[in-house]
Amino acid sequence: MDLSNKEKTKAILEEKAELFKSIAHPVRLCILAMLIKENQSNVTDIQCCLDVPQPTVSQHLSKLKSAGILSAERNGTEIIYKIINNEVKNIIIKILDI
Amino acid sequence: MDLSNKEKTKAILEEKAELFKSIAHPVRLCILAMLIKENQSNVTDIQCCLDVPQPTVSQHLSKLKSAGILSAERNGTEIIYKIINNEVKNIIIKILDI
DNA sequence: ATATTATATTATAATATGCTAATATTCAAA
DNA sequence: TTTGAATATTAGCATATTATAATATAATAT
Repeated sequence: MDLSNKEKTKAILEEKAELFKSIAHPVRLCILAMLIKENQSNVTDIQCCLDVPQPTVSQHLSKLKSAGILSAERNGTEIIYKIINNEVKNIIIKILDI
Repeated sequence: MDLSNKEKTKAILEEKAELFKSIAHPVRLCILAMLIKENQSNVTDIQCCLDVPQPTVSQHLSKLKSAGILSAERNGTEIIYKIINNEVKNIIIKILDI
């Protein structure tokens, strides 16, 4: 897997574009803003603060998780989400002026 | 136009999501990276460094411009593009490690 | 006037994204 | 061991995004 510089660059750009895509949605930005303020939260609390149906919240959380932005840890019946990507966290803090 | 806090927040989140969407593409990230390095450039030079057809470059430039990220200034037959949104510029610098 | 260079626009087709509705899973408590 | 609470998954549809191909515009030079 010895990529040339051009291919390396292309791969990096695609990876970073994916990262931006995964935060480029108002609901996902709102989830991230809440997780920054509260440090962590479960799905029910996130949903309350959001005014969208539960399956929709779960779908957005799933997208953020598979992008490597959130971690999920089960605690009984609830699942606790946290931000694990500090680069993304800092970008959100800056752009939303939190 | 007296928006409630909730509506204001929603509007801000939608606006910022749009901003992220407009940079969330490998070609557009590449254009921005080049403009950061070179400070400014025309379409032909951007295309050379990119390996995509000219109309595609123009379309992406157009998207970045209407998002308020780039300015365009005609100079004879060529058009010079520059980054005018410093928030975006700093985000790209940080995330692409330029 | 015409040709050339640089750039933009449009239409179309393929793909990706997001919402909704319905259903499934997982855990804990009774 | 069934019930309820919390969360996830799936399918289907509507909309948005992207690339391609063809064409158009704008400015300069001949």
